[in-house]
Amino acid sequence: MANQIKLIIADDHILFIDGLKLLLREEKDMALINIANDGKELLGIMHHQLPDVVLLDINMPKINGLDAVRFIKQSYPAVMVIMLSTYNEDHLIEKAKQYGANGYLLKNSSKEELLQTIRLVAEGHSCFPYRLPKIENVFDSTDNFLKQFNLTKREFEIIQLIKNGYTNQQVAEKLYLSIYTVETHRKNIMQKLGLNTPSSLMKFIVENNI
Amino acid sequence: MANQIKLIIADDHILFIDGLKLLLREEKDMALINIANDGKELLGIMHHQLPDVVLLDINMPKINGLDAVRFIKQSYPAVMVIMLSTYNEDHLIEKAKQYGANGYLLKNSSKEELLQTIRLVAEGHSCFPYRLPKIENVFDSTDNFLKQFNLTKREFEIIQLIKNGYTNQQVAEKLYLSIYTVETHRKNIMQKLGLNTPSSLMKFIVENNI
DNA sequence: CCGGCAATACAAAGTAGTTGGTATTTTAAA
DNA sequence: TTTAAAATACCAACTACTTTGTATTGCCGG
Repeated sequence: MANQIKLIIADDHILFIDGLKLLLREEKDMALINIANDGKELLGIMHHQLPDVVLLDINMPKINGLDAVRFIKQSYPAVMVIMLSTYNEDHLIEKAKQYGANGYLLKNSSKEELLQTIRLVAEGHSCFPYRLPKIENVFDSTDNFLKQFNLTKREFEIIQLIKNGYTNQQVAEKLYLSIYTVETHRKNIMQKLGLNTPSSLMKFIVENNI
Repeated sequence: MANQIKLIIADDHILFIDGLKLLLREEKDMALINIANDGKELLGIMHHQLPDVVLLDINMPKINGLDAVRFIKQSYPAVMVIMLSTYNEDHLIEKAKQYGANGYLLKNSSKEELLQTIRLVAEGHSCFPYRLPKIENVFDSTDNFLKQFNLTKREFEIIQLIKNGYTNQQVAEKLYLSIYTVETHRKNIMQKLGLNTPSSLMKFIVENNI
């Protein structure tokens, strides 16, 4: 077929790819032309073989999905990119958009959603999970998280800064607080999360995609 | 067919399940009899429908895979359970074994490995990722990582312990080293990775799935 | 209108890790 | 076999964070 949608998948889960392969084989308007197991491999392939659409796992070894999409969009702006992710999180979706992705698909979407997203994006549309107007819902997506651990907004705010590598002193300056206040907040955070070292806090933050 | 292997899959990634569905449809000796999107759902299903083998994602909402396998093995010891996981980590594999799982399969295994594991386990065998006597091959899978940052084996070993929350003192005890030595190693690690705080190291470790 | 939570602030003693050195021994590669 | 890298060890000054306290203010819901 002349106008098949040429696809490349980049994902480090071979089983997942095996599944997608079969799934796509049934679609006559799509052709899976190559497969990469990490970001580096993907860029290598794209060096000599360009698809219409890339399905790009966010979480990959070597070069992660976000870095990859940024590079791809710089080098091959015509190639459409759909991010695949386990996480339905604003900041990831935002980053994906910012780096030029054309779509964002949760791994627990259905086959139909996947196919529709591919077709839409191949036609030049964007396709992202729908999110309410933004400003006041910064905490919406994390509401569960907050409730789960009884963290307050302020505490959560401070966690964000810690995640970005701010020291207590820097957090204090950023938020116009005394460093003592930050220490108190941090103390309460650690207690609520049942943690005991700065590193374990960071581990918790990263592992839970806070 | 009389002696088909009856399967239930529990995984919160619908896409992944969709793939597995197709993949299993081609195997005449297997029958996928039901699907669950989380551990709770799985237990609900098993209340009235027992499979021969359960494919059980470790990482699921509501009731996670490890808790689920423990419960299943208590209530239905005859049902064989294969854990599915992204992570090739000793402690997870150990826990899976401990809770009674009959197999452990990485999500980046191939279709063939999956099918073989299912068949082996259905026949009553166990099937876990093969690990050499431990000490000398811990580094095989991470060779690339080591090279990328010029980390030595010892440094990498120490990173592993740091990841598990060991303090310098504890690392020293575990490896029969002076704490000074550990500090030196750590110093070198930080330098090689271009990091400057314990937290940033932990972030790096977790984000890169070290 | 009051009781509790959130947010703020302070302080001293203690622990963990960093920094910037130096230095010896073991091991692997050329 | 010699040479470089790796692994080991030490030290002192320093920074960051924790711990265990106390305490004040403002706000919101019952």
